[in-house]
Amino acid sequence: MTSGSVAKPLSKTRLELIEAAGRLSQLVGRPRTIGQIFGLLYLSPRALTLDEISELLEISKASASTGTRQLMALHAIRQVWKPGDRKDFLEAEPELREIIRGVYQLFLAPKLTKTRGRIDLLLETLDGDRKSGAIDDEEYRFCRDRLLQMSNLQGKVEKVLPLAEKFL
Amino acid sequence: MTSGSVAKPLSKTRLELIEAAGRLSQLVGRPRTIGQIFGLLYLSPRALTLDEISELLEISKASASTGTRQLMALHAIRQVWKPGDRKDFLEAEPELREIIRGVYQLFLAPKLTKTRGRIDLLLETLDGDRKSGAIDDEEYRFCRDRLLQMSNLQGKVEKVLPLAEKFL
DNA sequence: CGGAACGTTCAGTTCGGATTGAATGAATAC
DNA sequence: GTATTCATTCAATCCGAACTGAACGTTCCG
Repeated sequence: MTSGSVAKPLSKTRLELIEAAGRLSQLVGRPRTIGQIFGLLYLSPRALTLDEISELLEISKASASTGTRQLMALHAIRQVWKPGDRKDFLEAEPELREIIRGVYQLFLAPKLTKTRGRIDLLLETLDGDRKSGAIDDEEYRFCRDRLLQMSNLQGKVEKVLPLAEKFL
Repeated sequence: MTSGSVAKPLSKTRLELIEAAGRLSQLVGRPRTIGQIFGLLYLSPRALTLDEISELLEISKASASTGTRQLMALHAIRQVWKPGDRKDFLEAEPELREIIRGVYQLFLAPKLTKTRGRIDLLLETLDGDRKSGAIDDEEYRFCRDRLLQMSNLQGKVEKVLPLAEKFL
């Protein structure tokens, strides 16, 4: 005899947080489901299985799978092994600070160093543009100035962000 | 005798920055055009008209219009009036710091205070859930703890962000 | 051996938001 | 007044990413 099990419905509080987390998620350009899954788990007293997530959120198991894997990549949720059970149980990382740290280290920081390299490359491209006569001297100086401004800001951001994280 | 004018093609440098800015824009969940327009203007020695933007970026004038208005709402670009010309001329805000300030004040800060209110509301909803018997005491305490954690982090973020901005 | 219970992957569909062309409005020139 | 030249708005279209169902691989159990 198998499932068909309709799990206990979610409390109003959890439903509202799920909705808010979903909106926040797509506000920053991520799929809504990601936020919903995290919201669900963050207010869940016990770790949940893929099937439970899929059922409670009314999304396909495929979505639940991809969503949870993305969240795990950010260390926002983790797997919990219950002895004698083959299912994966998932729970939210309780320390929100850790999640922020993870997002920074795994996502932001690499992006920032890449950006630095890209700006330097643009400065070289600019020299090429001048030598090839694609731009006159006035435009050269103007662009160079702006690119240096970008470089300057980029460096400061790279220094301030890890510092700011400390203060959370 | 009207346009059909094909403007001077963009230098490689500007093309690359436009592309990068576009990607950055949609990375944070905004339309690519927004970033492209700003990238174009930021490396433009002179202010450009809507038609020029539309032509150089190969997008419709409608897109250029909505895009520039969004950027103006963030104070990332501004209008420049040339006497004797009815067209709007647009130029990028040169101070990148100002743009960050604008994004924070006009966009992030309101969102943060709203979030604070929303968390407080969730705490009330949680009390309601308990009184209505929707959740047992264990779940109540668990959820309450997590919501307080959120509230705590939210407060710190609200304090750290303006501080971090100072250091740029 | 099956076979059941998992999680994952992949091709197809769906859906939301960006983009567009055409209509509209506003301002100027004649 | 009418005609032009702008920017904006709106409905319709388009596009890409999120989501889905089905097929798959794997592991465990009998």
